[in-house]
Amino acid sequence: MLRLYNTLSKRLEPFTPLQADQVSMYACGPTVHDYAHIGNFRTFMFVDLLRRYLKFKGYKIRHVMNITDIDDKTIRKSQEQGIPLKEYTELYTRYFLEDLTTLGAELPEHIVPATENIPEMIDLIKRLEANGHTYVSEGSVYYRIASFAEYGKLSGAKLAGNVAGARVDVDEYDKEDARDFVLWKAAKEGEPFWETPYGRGRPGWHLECSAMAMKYLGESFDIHCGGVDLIFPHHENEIAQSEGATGRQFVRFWLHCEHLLVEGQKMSKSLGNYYTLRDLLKLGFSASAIRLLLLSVPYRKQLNFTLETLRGMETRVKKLSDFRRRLKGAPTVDSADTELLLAIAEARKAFEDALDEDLNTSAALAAVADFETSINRALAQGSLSLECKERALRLLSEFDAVFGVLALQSDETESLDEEILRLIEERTAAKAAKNYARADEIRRYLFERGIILEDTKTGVRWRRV
RNA sequence: GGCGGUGUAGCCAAGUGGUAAGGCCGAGGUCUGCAAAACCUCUAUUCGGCGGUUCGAAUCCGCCCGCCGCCUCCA
Repeated sequence: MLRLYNTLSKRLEPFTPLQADQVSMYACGPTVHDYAHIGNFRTFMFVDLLRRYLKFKGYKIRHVMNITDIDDKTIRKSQEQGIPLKEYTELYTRYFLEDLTTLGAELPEHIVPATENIPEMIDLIKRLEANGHTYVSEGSVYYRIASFAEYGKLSGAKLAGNVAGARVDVDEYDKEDARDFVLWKAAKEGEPFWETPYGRGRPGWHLECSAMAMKYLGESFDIHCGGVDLIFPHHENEIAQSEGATGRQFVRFWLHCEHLLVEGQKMSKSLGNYYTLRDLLKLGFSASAIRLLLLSVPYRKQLNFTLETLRGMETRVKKLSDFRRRLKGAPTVDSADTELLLAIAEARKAFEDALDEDLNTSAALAAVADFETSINRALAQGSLSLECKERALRLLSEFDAVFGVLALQSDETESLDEEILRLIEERTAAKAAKNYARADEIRRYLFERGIILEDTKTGVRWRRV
């Protein structure tokens, strides 16, 4: 039974979807003003793991992600660079989706830019207006949070006014209450705008998620996730907008991913610890190691990202990949091995139990490692039965259906060129003739060309460095 | 000022009352002509500090110290 921590109830709750076999989920996507950084990708990898695990549990998924392509940053940066807004945001949307794909994320069923759903947003404002939740000030439409009794139920934010010490948004003098938020922003000179019954303007940030989530998933749906920083005010405001319009529960499970730190510090450009995916790839790290690192710590814990750990993950991925290769090519014996069959079954149970408990990926990966050792032991003894081999391969692919790490590694069915094949044969012959000097010379030569030879009981094997 | 999280070996970390998972690094060994890979063994008497509760605490309580976050755009 899968249990998930619901920010709304602040408790672990057994997860069941509204529809027996299908999960509806919405995940807040990026604001496409720049390349996303690895902190962003931690959250997106968490969402990917969630959807993959829900599939593992047998559910079909209907998953929506928004693309915020109209806001202060996208407008400002596109203007600074003299590029039309749409062109600018389409470029960074493309980069973002490329990065997601590089990291092996399954793409959501619906990826929707905010600007393609303006009519839905206007309709939502109309419903809120009809229910008395809005007011107009200086050409903008605001949400009056005092009109929504349950405001604060997600974040625990109190309705009381500003507390001494809190930073105050000096720009918002035109609101009735400092915490009211804008639904529709009156157009400023030189900014993109839409013609609406509320005048020329553009949508407030929070509006798009409510409008688009309900458009694609209905007024009530199962899961909404994002980073912890979105709990307040973004998700709190989404609840106010959605439930204020429909009178129904908007989201059943709110899931929030903790932030990642780099070398124990908050990632920031001034500290020089700010990495995009592309920065790390340029440093020579693989997408699979980055993905594994981002998934290696349970999503509700802060993850301390270090390059040392990433190097370790690189080794880990190589070992796993090599393990798969050896397992696939392993010869089998006739005898049954009930003990190993039991170990395989236990590994699968440990894996599922770990993920059932609010997606404890650390514990799940420990189960994978234990499984790997059990099989390697049998492999080393040459005592793997056909049944064990088949079950082990099946389990390995189940593990990877969730973690998606090996899927990013080539299965290396590539072939070598003839000269190298000839050299390998020559070395085998030299070795048989006990001409070790020549054999080692060839091995060194191939190593310098990135090919490692391994002598095994069943003959020589090669692999890339 | 309000609210919240967290501190476990060189590094990343699981573990929320029953006597410290796992990974990476490191040391030794087995196998090998030598390697590589794999396997085996070792690597925190101890969980930020000090008190307390308990038969028993990394796990509960109190105080102190450190780090991170939300209250403003933010994954």
